[in-house]
Amino acid sequence: MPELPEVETVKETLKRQILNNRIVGVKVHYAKTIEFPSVEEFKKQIINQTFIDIKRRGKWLMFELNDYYLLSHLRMEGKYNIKDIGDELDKHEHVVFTLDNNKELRYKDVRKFGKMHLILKDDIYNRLPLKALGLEPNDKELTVKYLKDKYKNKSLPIKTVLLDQQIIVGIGNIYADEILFLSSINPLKQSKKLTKKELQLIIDNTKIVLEKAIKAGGTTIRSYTSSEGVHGKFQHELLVHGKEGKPCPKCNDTIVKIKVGGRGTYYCRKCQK
DNA sequence: AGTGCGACCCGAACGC
DNA sequence: TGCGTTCGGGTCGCAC
Repeated sequence: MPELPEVETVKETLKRQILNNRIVGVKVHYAKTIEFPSVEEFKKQIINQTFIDIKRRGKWLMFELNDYYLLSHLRMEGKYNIKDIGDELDKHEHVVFTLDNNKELRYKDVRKFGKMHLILKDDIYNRLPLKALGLEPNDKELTVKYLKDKYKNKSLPIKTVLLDQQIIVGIGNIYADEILFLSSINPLKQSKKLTKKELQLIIDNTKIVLEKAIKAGGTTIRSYTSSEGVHGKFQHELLVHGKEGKPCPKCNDTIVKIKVGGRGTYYCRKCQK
């Protein structure tokens, strides 16, 4: 699943492939991928824009163009591939950008959950979806005080709240389990009941887990690869996620799987009380 | 405001 | 073997 580390990998890969190329054509084969503006406006506005840079904010890819940012959220299975003009269209390729070098940048998404926005550069941080995002894991403002304040009215389980992109961005279901295991915190513990010590552990381990995952190129489970032929390696370093019935790496007790906020959650009952 | 849950999708995994 | 059913993943919108 593309979470922050996967998006980082895609960003770096695409930077080597499309920077300084101009968009000379665009085809939208699945209209709902384009969330804003209308498909017609989207096509009209993006034509003749050049890829100047690619950035990332949370799980959003930010393609910097001359006048706009093209925001792209891959959700679970979105990927980008470079193909030649004329290559047969894959059934799951929903948006195709034709470039001025006879190549095409194609957005492929089996689940069709991914979304794109095209927003004027001046507005980008004052508008949804970026406006609502919380702190990056490596932001200096991510402190115990910050989390204490954000969590004070939350009786939801910490596992659920770690997935809330309005507080910290980039944590998905896999990494939330890993962060809580390393912090020895029960995923069901109410967020507002966390001690300062526990909040500090969450902050430290969030940074550690995401950084390690970025270095490994993300996590490839199920069918996900960041782009054709690119596989992350972090799945080999997972300690609890997906390890139901396997021994805990710390205490050898059996890892269990439960549902928290509707999400599959793996943890060690002995280490995470 | 906080919380809970269905909807969005469809391939893979599962059950019979 | 084949076929029907369930699951999962991130986010949003809606009801309470």
